[in-house]
Amino acid sequence: MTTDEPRTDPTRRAGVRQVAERAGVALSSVSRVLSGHPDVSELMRHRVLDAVAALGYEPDHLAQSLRRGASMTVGYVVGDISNPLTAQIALGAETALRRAGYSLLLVNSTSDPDLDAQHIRLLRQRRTDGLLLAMADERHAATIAELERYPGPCVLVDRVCAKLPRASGVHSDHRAGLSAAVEHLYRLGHRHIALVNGDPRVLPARERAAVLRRFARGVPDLEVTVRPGGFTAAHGRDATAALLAGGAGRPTAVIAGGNQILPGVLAAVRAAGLTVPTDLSLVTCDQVALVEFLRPPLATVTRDLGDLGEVAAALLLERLSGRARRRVTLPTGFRADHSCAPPPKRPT
Amino acid sequence: MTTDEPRTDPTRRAGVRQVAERAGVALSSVSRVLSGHPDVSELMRHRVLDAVAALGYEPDHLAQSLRRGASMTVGYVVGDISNPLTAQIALGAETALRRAGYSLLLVNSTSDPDLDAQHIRLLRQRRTDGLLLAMADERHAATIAELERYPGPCVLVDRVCAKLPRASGVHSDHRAGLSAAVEHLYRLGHRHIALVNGDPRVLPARERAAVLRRFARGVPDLEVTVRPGGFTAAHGRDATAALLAGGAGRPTAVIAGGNQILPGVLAAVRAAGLTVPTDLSLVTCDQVALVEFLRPPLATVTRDLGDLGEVAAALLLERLSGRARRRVTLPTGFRADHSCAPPPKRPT
DNA sequence: CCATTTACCGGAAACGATTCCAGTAGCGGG
DNA sequence: CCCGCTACTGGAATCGTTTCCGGTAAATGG
Repeated sequence: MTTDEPRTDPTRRAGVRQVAERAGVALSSVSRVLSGHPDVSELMRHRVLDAVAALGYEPDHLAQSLRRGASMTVGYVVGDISNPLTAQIALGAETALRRAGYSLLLVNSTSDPDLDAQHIRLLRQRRTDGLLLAMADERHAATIAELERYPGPCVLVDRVCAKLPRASGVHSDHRAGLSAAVEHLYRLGHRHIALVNGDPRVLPARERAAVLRRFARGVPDLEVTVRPGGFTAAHGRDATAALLAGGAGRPTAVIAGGNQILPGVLAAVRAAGLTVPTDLSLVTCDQVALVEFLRPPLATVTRDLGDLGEVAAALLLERLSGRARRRVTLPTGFRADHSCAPPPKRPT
Repeated sequence: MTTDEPRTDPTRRAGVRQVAERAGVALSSVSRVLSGHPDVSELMRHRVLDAVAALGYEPDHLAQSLRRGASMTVGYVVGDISNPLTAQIALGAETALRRAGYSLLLVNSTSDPDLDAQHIRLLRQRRTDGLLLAMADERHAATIAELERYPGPCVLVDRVCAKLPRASGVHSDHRAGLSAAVEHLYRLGHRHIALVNGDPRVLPARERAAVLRRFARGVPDLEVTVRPGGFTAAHGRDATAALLAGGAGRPTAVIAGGNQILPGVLAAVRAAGLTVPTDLSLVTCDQVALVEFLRPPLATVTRDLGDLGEVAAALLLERLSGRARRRVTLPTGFRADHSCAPPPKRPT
């Protein structure tokens, strides 16, 4: 027979209070048992645990967070989660963080720097313990300001920002892979290579542009064209169309500077009625589903995005456990394929 | 030097307490001003707002959640966020939810039903106000049990579960699009159509299989084969290889039952040395990047995944604002393309 | 001029946990 | 016999808010 408890609302879930009452001990003892404090007798442990089981007690994570001053939550600010690249990074990060007991609060900025800043502020108010960040503009003043006010550690993923010396960071070695690609094209005989690039406000685009420019300086007979713009199919299409309309001066090889840009490039190439690689060589950045089934299969600058996410999570966890900030660079590679061939003979 | 003044630690961020102190008013008044309570004089409003501005006060979302009993957070349990389909849904949902003031807690189950259940429990402890759920197995007992214990509203996305009458749901009308595809193939002359299907523990796979079986029953001279398995490229490859090895009895058209399966199907077709559509017609489910640039471009069962996410969010918001649960079905379409052609003549 | 409303404000009790601080009891040692 | 030590336990403060409740003063009405 259960003792009739005076005002124990059974619809409401049990708290430490109810557990204590039922076990006939103090609240503090319940808490001690549950948190594994050494000062508990075997008898106490059993009484409490029994009551916990009987009531189906579950701790309230919110109250714990408030009291302990740690929410066991990290924010992930991302430009566009629907981008498979971003999503792969997110997977790696979420898995690693969850393993360490953290949950991931995801916010999407639609690549709008102002939204980035707003989101950082939101995540501060939500008391996230740390931040993973792939901002849309590494130099955006409001974003940097909010980041400086953010009290917890922060990891930039595939981004760098000199004004944030406090932040850890992980990024791919974009130069290595793309350099290999350009070299490959040069060896095949290409003397005019174009890069349909993304937005230079972020690291990957700047690094890729830098590679082309460095080659242009170092190799006198190589002409390069860089077309910066947004990481969008529309930009890919328009920029490529413009390049291909260049008549005799047009490039013989085009590099798509990102998976979002690639479909646009392909569309423009198709619209121009050119065949790859006979009329034009093609390279893309970042392995994405189906790239290897295009005809011809596309040469690709590759990297492991799951790694990127995992390392980002690891760096954040390091800082959360008091260790120092770090910067990590991950390798990239280049997979040559049938989309690259010697350039067509120029009509002299 | 012991001052019994209330210790005002300047390193610590200001709370309502500090604001009240500085403005020379009571805590309750600060709260009233900030929450727009009618009982505030103009003078009070200004004094408080000035103090807020001076101290840079920001409310603590955690404490608010605890006190108000609403965390303004919803959980999203997902099999694999790195799947672009899932990611697109997530984008739609996050955008709609954020507009309504909610944040999204993302958890990944790697399509493991047990993890699904664990995650639901975690999200309950974290006091999320509601749940978006695309479970790995609609009939998994532990998952259903946890879901029944979950106190808030819940929306199944692209899933159904008869045992959960409380849940809202949104799913695509998978039958419509796939029926159109099968009809198209039949009209072209195909009499043996195979579906390399996903895991029948979830709605989309079951619906797709149902379409094939219904046709088989209704159209006597049509043979169908369904190969269920995981939503993986490996299954796509193996199942397709087995089908194509079937000699004279092999299907003349293959449908890839999901974007994850497609690369495997393509690999097997390529390995078998067959050309599409001369030797084999191909259809895939779900528009995904680059599908239209395959050679030949793939006929596709289409749907709008952003919509799916947005509607899921809308259904959840409805329930959160006290309205009744609802089930919504979204349309699918079929885009015929060059990957479908009449079957090769059979050697008689 | 008194009664009643109106408009506003402050105090204190929640929300559900953790943790510090005393206090009690048992026990061995000097 | 008393002291100090160990092993444990209960009470109360605290985290940062919201909200109920009672109270005061001015304004209104008759």
